[in-house]
Amino acid sequence: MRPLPRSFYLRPARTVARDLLGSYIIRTLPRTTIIGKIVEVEAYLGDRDPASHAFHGRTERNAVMFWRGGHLYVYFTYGMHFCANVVTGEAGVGHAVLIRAVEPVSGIAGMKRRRNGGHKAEDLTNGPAKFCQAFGIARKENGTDLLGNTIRIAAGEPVRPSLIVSATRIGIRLAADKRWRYYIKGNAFVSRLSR
DNA sequence: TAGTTGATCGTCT
DNA sequence: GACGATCAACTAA
Repeated sequence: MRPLPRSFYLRPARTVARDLLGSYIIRTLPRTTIIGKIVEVEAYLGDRDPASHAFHGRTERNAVMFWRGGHLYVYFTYGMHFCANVVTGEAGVGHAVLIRAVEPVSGIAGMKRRRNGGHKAEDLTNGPAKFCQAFGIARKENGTDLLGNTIRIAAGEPVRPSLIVSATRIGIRLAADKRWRYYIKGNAFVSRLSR
C-alpha cells in the first residue's frame, strides 16, 4: 500500500483528521508488518487552541509539531505513556492530529505481546497510549516522516460523512467545549463514546 | 456500571 | 514544584 502523499497532510488539521478515519497506519518492522485502521482522532490547532502543546510556542519537546505536515509527533506523558500525532499544515504552523484509536488489522499477535498479553481485541488499541504500545511507537519514532517506509499511512475505504461523529476531546481541561474529536460511529474500537 | 486512585517522570510555569 | 492529549486495578452498589 502506497503512503498518502505530502499534499494530504498540508491541509487544515480538522480536514485531515476526518480524512484519516478509515485509512490504514502501517508500521514496518524487521520481521513483521503491523497494520491498524484508524477509527478515532483529535485535532489540535496550535496557537488557536489552548489545549495544544503548541499553544505557547515552540519548545524542545514540541518542535516536531512545527515541522512540515506528514511527520509523526510522539510525546511522553504521565511518566509512563506515549501518544502519537500526525503533523498537518506547512512548516511553522504547529497543528496536529492525535491518533486515539485504531482497529487491529494485521500483526495482532505482536500487538498482544507488546501489550503484555491477556487482552481482548477491543482493549489492544482503543486509546492513544494503548495504540502506541501495541505498535511499538516510543521516543525514537518522534519525527518519523510518514512518507518513508518505517511508518506510513495509506488510504482505505472512505467513511461516509453520516458515519463520522464529532465530539468533545478527552482528558483536557482547556478548550473542553471544542468538538474536535472525530470517530467512526458504531466502531467497537473507539475509546469512548460521544459527550 | 460508575467513580476513585496509584503508578511514574519529563517538561515548563 | 506541580501537573499532565493515560491506563489498569480497585471499590461500592
